[in-house]
Amino acid sequence: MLQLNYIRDNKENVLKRLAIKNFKDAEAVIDSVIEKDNLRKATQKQTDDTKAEANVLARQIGDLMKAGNREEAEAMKLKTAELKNNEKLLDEKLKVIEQEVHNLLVTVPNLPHLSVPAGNSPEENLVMLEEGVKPKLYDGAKPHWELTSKYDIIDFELGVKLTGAGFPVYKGKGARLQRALINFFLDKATASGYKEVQPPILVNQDSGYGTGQLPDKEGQMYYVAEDNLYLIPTAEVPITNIYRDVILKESDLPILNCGYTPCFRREAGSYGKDVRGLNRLHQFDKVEIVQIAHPQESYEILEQMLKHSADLLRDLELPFRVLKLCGGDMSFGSAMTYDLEVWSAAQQRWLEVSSVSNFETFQTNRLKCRYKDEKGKTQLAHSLNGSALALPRIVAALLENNQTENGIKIPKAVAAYCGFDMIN
RNA sequence: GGAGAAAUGGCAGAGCGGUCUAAUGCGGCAGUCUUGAAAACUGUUGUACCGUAAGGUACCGGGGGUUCGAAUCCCUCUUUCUCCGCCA
Repeated sequence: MLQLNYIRDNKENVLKRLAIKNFKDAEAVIDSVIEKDNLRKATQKQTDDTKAEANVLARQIGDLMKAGNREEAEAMKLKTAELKNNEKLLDEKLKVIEQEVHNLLVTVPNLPHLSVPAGNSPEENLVMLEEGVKPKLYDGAKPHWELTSKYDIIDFELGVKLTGAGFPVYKGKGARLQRALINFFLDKATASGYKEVQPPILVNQDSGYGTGQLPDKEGQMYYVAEDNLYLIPTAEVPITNIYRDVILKESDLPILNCGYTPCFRREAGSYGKDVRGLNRLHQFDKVEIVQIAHPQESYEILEQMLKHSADLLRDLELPFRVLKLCGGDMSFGSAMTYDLEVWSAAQQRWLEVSSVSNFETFQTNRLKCRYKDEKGKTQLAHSLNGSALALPRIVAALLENNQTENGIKIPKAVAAYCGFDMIN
């Protein structure tokens, strides 16, 4: 959620940046936000004045009662009736207007950084870097969904029996590989200075709102109606919400957290080749890195986080590329996003395995995550997060790229964690 | 799941219908003293909104109610503690 005062003071700039994101009717929406807020201010003034008047009268009545002047006090009580009624009406009116302002404000996406390319579709993303050698596979090389059943390491059909499509069962070396990757990713994050946390994987409504999954992406989360809880779509939600309603010391920044969680996404929709096998799941594992940063440092930190995730791919010896997303392809709340994609040799396509974003104050404004600056003023911090990394597509690429006629080779960095260097 | 008790500022803790603009202590910050520090003393110390300012409004777990007036009374939800039951 954008800061209202910022919109008021920087309207031109806001419109310019919203244009990068292809936000429709930007000017009309911004104008109506400001207009509504003007109404809010006027109404609040009226409400406050009415309350102030009533407070004065109440105090006078109190004094009269104490002085034993009952009759005069009773006479004065009559005068307050109308005020009270007004107060109630104004309170209700104010509440409605505040809600309206809020409802408008949450429809406005974050402002992209000025360096973000304009554009609408994935084709307009900028390729910042491409690294590694795309492997040449032998004749008869298979896509990962065939390899997994050939070596009996991931069972999609069994998952369908237990739960449904998109909930695979990892078996034997497949299960061991998951555990190894999680440990590897967590150890690397810890080595980079991130403090590991193990958060709940169900969150309440407040947390959903805090990071912006609610209200707009409600349908993408699994929901437990009985207890009004949501299964997390990413560890970003519980980890970032740790800092909801928190005022930090400036010297605490930046805060680095990492955590492994399963992630749950409903993402009803497309079927077919693009979502086969591990390409898109309802439940998957991911290690997430999150930082709460000083506004002056957040873009430097974004680069560091990108490098952290890229280094993981280097360790895994996977060919990858880095995209800087164009305005139209970025998520609602992001000011700048880098995507990391690995090359899937059998599918002959790039698979997104990480998304690293700076949200600036868009999340922290809703979270009320602030710090005190050297003057003692409270300021909104910046929040950033990134996948480091999401497992399924990494596994897909590892299986496909490293397949040989004798089995699948496991890269050295992971073999140390697996206890084996070959799946056969 | 059952019975009882409780929820107040960074922390501890008083207040139980009318200067609560919330006592007091600890902690934090600034100053005095000191070569420096400690101790002692003095001052200061929540958040948000409205207002150029003076000032005003709201917030004592959340929501609602009673009253001219609520931290204080009532209802409700949540959480915590004690006891019982169940349990990895």
